[in-house]
Amino acid sequence: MPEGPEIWRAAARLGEVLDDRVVEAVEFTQPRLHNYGPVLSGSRVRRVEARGKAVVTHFDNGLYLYSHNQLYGRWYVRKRGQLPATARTLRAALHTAAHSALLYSASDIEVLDEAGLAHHSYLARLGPEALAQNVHWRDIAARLRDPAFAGRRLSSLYLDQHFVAGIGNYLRSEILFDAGLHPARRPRDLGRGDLGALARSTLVITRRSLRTGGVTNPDARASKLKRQGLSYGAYRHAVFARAGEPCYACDTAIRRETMGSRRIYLCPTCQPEA
DNA sequence: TCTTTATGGTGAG
DNA sequence: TCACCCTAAAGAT
Repeated sequence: MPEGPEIWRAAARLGEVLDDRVVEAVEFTQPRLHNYGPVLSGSRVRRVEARGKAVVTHFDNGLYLYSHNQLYGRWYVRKRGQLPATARTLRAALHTAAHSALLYSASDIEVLDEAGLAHHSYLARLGPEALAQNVHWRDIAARLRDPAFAGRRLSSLYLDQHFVAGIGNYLRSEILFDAGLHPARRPRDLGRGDLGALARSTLVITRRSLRTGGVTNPDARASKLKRQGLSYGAYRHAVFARAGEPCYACDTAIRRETMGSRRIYLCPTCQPEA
């Protein structure tokens, strides 16, 4: 399940077994990709990279495997020849001497050359990576002040991969709650303090999710809720998917709304409209 | 068995 | 903003 943190974790796991290894066999199950199997077989993987919510695998023969999981794709890593117990549809398989990297369900798969990678419609549009080490919260603040973005609602900005790459629907809700900002607000109407808080929350929440495996609640709160016996699904987020439940900060019932054709969750007290 | 939802994305108007 | 694409799983009937 794929926002930036999930994709980065998947790419890191793939890198552990594919980086610098020869892929002895490569298979694609979609007829339009059949011919690429033999083309990639025998090449060596240079590295596996997450870009936004896509995974790009670099081969030493100048080709790249692009895959986007959308809502449903999933990578598995197994010992070579072993398959996960799943009813999903296998779409791509990369076999090294020791391991198999298996992509299920995803339909957005492409094999690209250098030029194809450089001009790819999704990749070319990505803004700065929220999870990249060299991105500072001041970079995000500058992005928020950019006239191209400053007039738009936060609800729209935080789903736009050109604004910041790697953020999706749960991070949108969690970041805006953490910053105490209503999703209908616009950067140009925010003061210096709010802008700074939002920029920091953008990186803090996204990076926390990467570190924890999807938990956006602060560590102390998450542990406390866990000790109370709540399941992973119930303790991981502050507002996302918690409609009707009490806000951890003020007890107000969390509200669920639809913005940009996606569900968004917010605390009407902690995130006032203006 | 049918319908809806989902942590995503595109293109037309 | 909306219709639509994609696949899997949950929910409704």
